[in-house]
Amino acid sequence: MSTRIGNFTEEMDRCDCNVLHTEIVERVGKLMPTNSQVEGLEELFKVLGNSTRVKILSALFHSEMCVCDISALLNMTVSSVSHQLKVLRQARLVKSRRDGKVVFYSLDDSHINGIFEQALSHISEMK
Amino acid sequence: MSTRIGNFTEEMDRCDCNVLHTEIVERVGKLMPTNSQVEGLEELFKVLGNSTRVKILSALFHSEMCVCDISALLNMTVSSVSHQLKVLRQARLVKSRRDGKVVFYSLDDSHINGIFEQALSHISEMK
DNA sequence: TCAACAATTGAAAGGTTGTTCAAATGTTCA
DNA sequence: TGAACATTTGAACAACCTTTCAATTGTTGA
Repeated sequence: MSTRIGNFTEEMDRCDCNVLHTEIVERVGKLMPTNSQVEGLEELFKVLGNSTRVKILSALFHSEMCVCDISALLNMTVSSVSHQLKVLRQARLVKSRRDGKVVFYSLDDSHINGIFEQALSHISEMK
Repeated sequence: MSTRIGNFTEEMDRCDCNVLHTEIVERVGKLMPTNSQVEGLEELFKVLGNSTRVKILSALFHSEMCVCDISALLNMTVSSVSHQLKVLRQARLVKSRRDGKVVFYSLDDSHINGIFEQALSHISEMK
């Protein structure tokens, strides 16, 4: 649906070079994920791209834990862990339940385990 | 192998609360990924956590492309795309070959596709 | 009701990241 | 060899992220 100007579609107008392979660009352009999918992937991977959050998720693979447990395990302050748990909660990767004064966290997603497994395969192949 | 001080192991010493569930913390502690694994996961997900790089990888799923093609497709400057390709190359997610003046990029990893699929499953379930 | 404590929150500081701009590199072809 | 052009690179700036610190909230039990 894009208007053409010579060999260029309007989506190519900020490119500061000659388009070398117009047919490839047009074909691939039709196969690209939607903006919403790209944003979703970016957001999810941003959340996973932090060692504190990786460790928290790795811990919760094995057991529900309270904030205090997690901070003891990771040797970090409760405040810092709580900030990161908020990020994980907002990304719907973990969920919480309160029991008295204590808040327990657990995994809220079945895909993260698989994602971690494939990521670890990639990493071990790079060695 | 950690020394005990009351209910606390030396790894728990920066925690600013009472450890509520020592047995859970100790059990999960033994199951945690190594530091090297955690760093690898963090680094990989950091690289994936950027919409420009997500789009570049999504494009390369379908075809080898030169820098100029990619910048046209994404409507970004060649310089910006080149900087991001360098990040992807250093993470061994893409590889390049030169043909005359033109440098072609392609995927250098078989796991990214699977990781994207599972990530998209997570995203679509959240809606 | 009030003290104790688990957890959350907001603001600030320091570090990291992504893009832009200008300059440099590498290759071709006349 | 030198002009043209695809790509890479370095520096700089703004935006964003993570931790710390101090204050606050929510809950229990005395």
